Amino acid sequence: MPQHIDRLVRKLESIGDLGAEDRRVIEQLPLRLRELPAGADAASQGQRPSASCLLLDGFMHRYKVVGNGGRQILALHTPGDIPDLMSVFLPVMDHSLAATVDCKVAFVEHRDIHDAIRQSRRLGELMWRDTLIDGAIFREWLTSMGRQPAANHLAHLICELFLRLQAVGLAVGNSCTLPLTQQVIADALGLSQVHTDRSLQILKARGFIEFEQNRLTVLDWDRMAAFAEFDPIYLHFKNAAYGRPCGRAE
Amino acid sequence: MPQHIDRLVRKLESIGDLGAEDRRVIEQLPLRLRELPAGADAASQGQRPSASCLLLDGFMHRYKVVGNGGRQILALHTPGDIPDLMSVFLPVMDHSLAATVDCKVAFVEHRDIHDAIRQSRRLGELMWRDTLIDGAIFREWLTSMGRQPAANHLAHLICELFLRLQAVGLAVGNSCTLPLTQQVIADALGLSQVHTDRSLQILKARGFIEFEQNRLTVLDWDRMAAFAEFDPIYLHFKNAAYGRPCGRAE
DNA sequence: CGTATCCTTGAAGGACTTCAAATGTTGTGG
DNA sequence: CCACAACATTTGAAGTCCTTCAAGGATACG
Repeated sequence: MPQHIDRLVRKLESIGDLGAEDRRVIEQLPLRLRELPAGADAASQGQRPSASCLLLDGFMHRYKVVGNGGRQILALHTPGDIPDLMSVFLPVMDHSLAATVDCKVAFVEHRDIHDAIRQSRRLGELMWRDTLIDGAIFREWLTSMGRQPAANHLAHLICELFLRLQAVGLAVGNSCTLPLTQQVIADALGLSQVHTDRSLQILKARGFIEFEQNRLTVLDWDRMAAFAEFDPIYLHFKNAAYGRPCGRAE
Repeated sequence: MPQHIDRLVRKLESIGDLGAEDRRVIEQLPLRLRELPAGADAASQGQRPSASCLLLDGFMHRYKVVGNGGRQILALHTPGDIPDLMSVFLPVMDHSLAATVDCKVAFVEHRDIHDAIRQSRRLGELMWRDTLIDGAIFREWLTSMGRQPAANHLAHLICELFLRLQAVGLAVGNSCTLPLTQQVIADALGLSQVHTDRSLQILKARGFIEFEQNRLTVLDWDRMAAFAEFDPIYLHFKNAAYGRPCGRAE
């Protein structure tokens, strides 16, 4: 199997089942490989892209900009994701997609995605399911943003990112690479960078996490998940084996 | 055409095209008609419903409850919507669906929806598109919630609801029935009821709206839309004719 | 080694919450 | 048609969480 497609297959298999035939259809998708420098847009609000973007390596985010210059980050994406899959059926982008750090991506023409869906009903349904999970994550973010204090909301985001990275094999034991600045996290949480810093300090002081040099280590999953009121049901993983990456810190 | 299905057809035609054949498939969907009293759940978090709920008359909302007893409303639904369409491919409900006021609904078995999608590719794609627009609305709410002050956020919600009601023929001129209490609006905005009241007063004082006895009248769409930074692109209507229901108040 | 970026800290101010009570509205039975 | 109960809205006042502004300290990179 081509190395590039491996993460996509792994991602899809974390949320549903693929047959040999479906995998073959995926492997035959024509890809346009690209490198995106940090900060570059892969798609911009108002555009009508003819292709979607498969993230192979790095982190991406989707965002909107508001009148006063503020930025709201809507989603954070990990390798294996197709962040703008929705543009296959929603041709006009209502937000932008950007590389959070230097990224490797592959563009897939909408035409080819249509063909793939036509060849494999199951693959089409799995892609639909993927976009539905995308929506489920928005709902969870809305809830945390509307009804949770900053530190709990931050803890919730960290729980989610850790599980999603684990699902595609990017978490080793209780730690993972997480190259997000406080400003990026702040824009995802709807907070200021200053308050994000203070919230991070709370999580560190409580012994939930270490987070330095872009490396996140979860020291006490259970207490952090309780603090965040984190329930992974909304990620709709195929097997609920995820959700307990490590025990208490000794 | 059966009266019940009319609003669904109208809703779908506001976001895409239906052929005669697609309409026939819709009309033949077996429906279980029900009346739901205000406050009743049509589906609850954790459940695995075997049917989805088509709203025929009234208002519904989707929500999550958090630990301290707070409620976050994730979406407000108008007649013609299938609020839990996603449960066709996400079998476990990650949130609850309830009647905001007394409602008429029709339950449609997932099995029958699957059959309909198999009979009409176009209908399947339109339903996928509908769930994608559902997600687009979450993104917009996330942005307003994270980066807009309360009054602007409230104005944004009112703009959205008015256009969506207009799209299914439930707004006459510049006014519509909107039977939402301040508590419901507050839970949708992530605010307290008290602050929601004060924000409503701002919109009234500025001459943007009247809102009394469950009747909303838009007095100055242009200034309110500007205040809210409202751009209807995210609703992905088929024709962009919507978005200007009335001129300035004289 | 200097520059740019990111993180940390303090202090003042603002937006929103909570609590509590008064006022208004709706529906129901006498 | 009035009285009453239940519910919804309005108002005031005190307190909290978060923001903004501003400056200093780290860390990375050419």
